[in-house]
Amino acid sequence: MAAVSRQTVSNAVNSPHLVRADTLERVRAVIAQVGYRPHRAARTLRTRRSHLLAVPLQPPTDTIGGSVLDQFLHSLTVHAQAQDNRVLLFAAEDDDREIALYDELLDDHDVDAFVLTGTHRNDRRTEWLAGRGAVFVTFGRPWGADAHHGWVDVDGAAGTFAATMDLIERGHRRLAFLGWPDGSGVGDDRRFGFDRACAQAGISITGWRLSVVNELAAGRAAGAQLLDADEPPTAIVCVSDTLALGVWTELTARRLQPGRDVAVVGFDDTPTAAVIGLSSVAQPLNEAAMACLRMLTDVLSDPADGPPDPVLLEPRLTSRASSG
Amino acid sequence: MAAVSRQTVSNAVNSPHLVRADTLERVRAVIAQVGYRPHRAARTLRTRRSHLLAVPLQPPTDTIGGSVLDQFLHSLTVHAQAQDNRVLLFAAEDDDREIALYDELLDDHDVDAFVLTGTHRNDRRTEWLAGRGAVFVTFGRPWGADAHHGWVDVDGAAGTFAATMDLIERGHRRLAFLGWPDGSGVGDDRRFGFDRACAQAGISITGWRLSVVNELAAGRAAGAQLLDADEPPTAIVCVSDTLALGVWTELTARRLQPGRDVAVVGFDDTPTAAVIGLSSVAQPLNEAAMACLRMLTDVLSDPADGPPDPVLLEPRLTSRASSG
DNA sequence: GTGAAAGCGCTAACAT
DNA sequence: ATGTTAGCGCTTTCAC
Repeated sequence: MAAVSRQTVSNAVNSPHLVRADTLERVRAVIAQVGYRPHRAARTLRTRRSHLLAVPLQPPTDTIGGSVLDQFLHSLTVHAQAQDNRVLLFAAEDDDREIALYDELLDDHDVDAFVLTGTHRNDRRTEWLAGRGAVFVTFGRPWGADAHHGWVDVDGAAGTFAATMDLIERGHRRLAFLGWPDGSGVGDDRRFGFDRACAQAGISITGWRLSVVNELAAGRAAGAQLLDADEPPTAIVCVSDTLALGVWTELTARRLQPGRDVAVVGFDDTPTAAVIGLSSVAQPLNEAAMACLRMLTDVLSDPADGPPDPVLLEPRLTSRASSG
Repeated sequence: MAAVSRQTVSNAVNSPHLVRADTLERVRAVIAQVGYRPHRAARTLRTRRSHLLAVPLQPPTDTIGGSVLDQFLHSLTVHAQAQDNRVLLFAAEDDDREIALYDELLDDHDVDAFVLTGTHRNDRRTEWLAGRGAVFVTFGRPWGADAHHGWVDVDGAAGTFAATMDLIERGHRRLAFLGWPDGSGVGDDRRFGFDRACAQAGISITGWRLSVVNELAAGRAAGAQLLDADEPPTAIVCVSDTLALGVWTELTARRLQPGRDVAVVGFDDTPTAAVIGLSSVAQPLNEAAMACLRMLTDVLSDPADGPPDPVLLEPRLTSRASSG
């Protein structure tokens, strides 16, 4: 026994500076010896802090890009754990139901903060959370509206810029971009990087910018269309691995070899890309998760400050056989 | 106000049968009106039940099969939520560290139960949990040892049996199986279904059973080896979508069309398979998640009973272009 | 069937 | 710097 009051133990754990050094040491020794660990529910009840981070799980999509959030979530879990926080999952079918869950999570579980993914235009979720005064970060920019909250995102334009520049340096001059229809935020951003690289290199891109939905078949059809043009492109930058895989499929069907005959680059660096040798732009998901956590820690420790500065991370081009 | 004691409210919520009907109705009306919801930490502190399910997150792999656990986790979250339970994530680098976390989760968070995935031979985790008397289920059989716990799994052999039979019915007689090296449990099980189907149809498989690691390049090389045989197979059943994709790659490189020239079937029905038109065996992940939850509910409500009966679910063959 | 008392394990506030 | 008191919100137990 350390022969001290319960309170001194609490102080030793939570506010070591209040305890004299030798007492602290003695208490810590006993804590280690008996393996004492404070009970979370009791602590939460008293402090209104649960050390829980709530994360909404997106419904799994049937595209190959699903693994992106998977990696982010894993990283978030690992690093939250290292700070004595845990990740609590929830799932909602639409924004309204998700908001109802926020309310419940906040009231019942005393959840400390939220990490949202998949932000979109006119996202009512962020509005609601901000209005309620909840602590949260989004992985993804607040497209459209001004940010009244902290966010972390990956600079998609920088990614496609790097990919396009790489192709130009490899000698390509007839470049195409295969993107998503206008208005998707992420898609517009990525196209912008391509445009900027071409402009900088003085390359015209008339007629070589196609927009299709994010499905392999659509990518394949678009690839066919590009290849059938009078002066077909020698390199195709794609907004996603799914579309790149579509182009890939069309190339191999025509007995053309990706990389040797026509260069293809995707985006997201999914396992599929790695597996088939498709060059792709990789998001730094570990860094993104850590930036989210750092931001939350800052806000939680100093709630008075305004929204924290956003963090925009640079993606990294992974060159594989399909770059030529 | 309902003008009743705090206790009556508690009873109305937790033990409605103790409260007279009209009182119950009155209390419920007020609860709905003021939006009262009990505070979880307080309840947990009193009852030692957190309504939390802890799930270890596997590190993301670089194979296309990662989405399988993703879907399972989503389903688990959705259905747990419907029963007023939540999913708490954690991550560990190895079994020993994972066990240390169990201990912490049990003591500090009063976690009600665990759902483990990725069971393997001599899994110390299940031993430890059983020894500690914790409630848990595994998604995955207890390979090797006898089961002293509830488990849910998918009948891999039935999946490859169905896939093989389907090919036989389509007229194939020269069938090959591309599997993993012996001893992996899951892999052995899936190979067994192929063997059984061939035996049942009186088909010899000498020389057409290859085992390689789960990588695209390995699958491709194995595919090449099979195609170069004196009498090459007309159909190849693969233990995974990754290996099937390897075979696919080799086929298209040889200007052979999967399905028309040689049939290929994978396992796990990953998004990649759907996207490229690869036939594959799909695990019923929704059912698996629900079975896990049902099992846990049973054990939690009646801890006295022995381990519950295991559940073995039938997978479903999804035929696409690659079946011919 | 309903109410009152006690206490789960912890920490904020205050007293020493 | 340490100890004491009170109370977070709930439910188990017991009295009525």
